[in-house]
Amino acid sequence: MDAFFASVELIDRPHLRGTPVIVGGGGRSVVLSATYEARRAGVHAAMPMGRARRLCPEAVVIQPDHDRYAEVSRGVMEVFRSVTHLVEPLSLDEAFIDVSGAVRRTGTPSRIAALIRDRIADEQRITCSVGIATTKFVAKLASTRIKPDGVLVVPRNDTVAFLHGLPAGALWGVGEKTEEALRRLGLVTVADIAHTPAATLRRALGDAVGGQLHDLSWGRDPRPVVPVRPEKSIGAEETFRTDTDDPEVIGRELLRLSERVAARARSAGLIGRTVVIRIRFADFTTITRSRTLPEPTDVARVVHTTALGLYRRLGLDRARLRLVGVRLEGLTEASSGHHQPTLDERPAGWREAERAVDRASARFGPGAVRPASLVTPPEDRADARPRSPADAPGQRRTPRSGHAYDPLRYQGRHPDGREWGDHPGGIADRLSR
DNA sequence: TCTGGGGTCCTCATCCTG
DNA sequence: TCTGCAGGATGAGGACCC
Repeated sequence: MDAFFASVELIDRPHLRGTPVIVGGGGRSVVLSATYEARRAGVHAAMPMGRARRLCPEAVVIQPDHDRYAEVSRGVMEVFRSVTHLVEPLSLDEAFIDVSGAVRRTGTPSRIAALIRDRIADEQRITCSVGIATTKFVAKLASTRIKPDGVLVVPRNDTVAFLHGLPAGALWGVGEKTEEALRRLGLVTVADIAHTPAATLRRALGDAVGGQLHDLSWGRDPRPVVPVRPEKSIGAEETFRTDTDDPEVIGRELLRLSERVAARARSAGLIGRTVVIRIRFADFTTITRSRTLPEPTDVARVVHTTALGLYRRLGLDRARLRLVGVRLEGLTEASSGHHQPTLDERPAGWREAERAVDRASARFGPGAVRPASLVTPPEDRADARPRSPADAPGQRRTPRSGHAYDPLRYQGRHPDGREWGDHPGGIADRLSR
């Protein structure tokens, strides 16, 4: 899709067509998408919002609506799958489609591209660009070259000529750092890379990257289109509105992220063995710490305890943090997990409590039941005006519920509006009732 | 000017085990 | 019992992608 998020926003705002529009959040966020009019002013994805606003002050800024993008994405993917089941989504707005088996039934690849573009324009009211080639990598490059709203066919015999005219940075896997390393070797175009011995590239860039770049520079890319790729990790991270050194705020954030990660794992039917925390300091340096558990889990309580342990082991002495993140790796199917019970284990523990919370959330909405330490009283919510400097976002806040940072307590909201607090042992039972 | 959030893959060091 | 070695697991960091 072309400028996907921005294009989706313009569906319901036709009066903004032809004008610069930027999709992005406030505060310390970055540009998620921008119309081509905004791009002409130098705005691009991943650019800090502050800078984007300065570059293009006349642009209309729209807050992202991910549910809406996911909905349009589903429609787009359905169009792809009506051609063939060999569709490999790369993100919400992009996919590889292996049409080799659909040619006899539907027509040439160009005909299929036209069909797809027409249907997406009709049904979703957005435009897209299509690259057609004999490998995934060249098809992707072709679609990028022809954006917006175009089709580019790179026949097999023209592949090398097409590639060799491109800058080195066009190759998949060549970012800022690798481009600089290549420049130091005097390699600035794909042709330069192609005519460098693979062994030289391997020495300079490592076995995997060096070998791959050499292959790609000659159009060799044996990767097939794989419709379903199993998830390798699930994570959540968030940047504080202002940097913080308050261990209580950080602990609560780790809890919130652990809850989110574990809930997603449970809903995907996955369990993970390695818990990774990510810490970004005020100066933007970033570290990770991880621990592999004796057995995989999807229990927020376990993820959080592990994450908190990793954080505490760092012994940060009031260092100011910009971001914290939690990730669960080494995922396997929950149904394949063999749990080793212990002699002192309770019949209903955290897993049951959290599954009950999942059911409550499904019934009464997300956040209907959550750890008491994460309950934000109305006057502390983001939409409330700060009453004093101490209430400023990102500063230490003690929930009014009276529970200082205590992940053991859960707090629920009864459908009639009453609130109650509880410990995990009773929560599953109470919710079941 | 001040840098998000979701991921994957690769490399290297270290430790453990047979 | 000790030593050397190979290979796997783990942990950390970095680069890259959308």
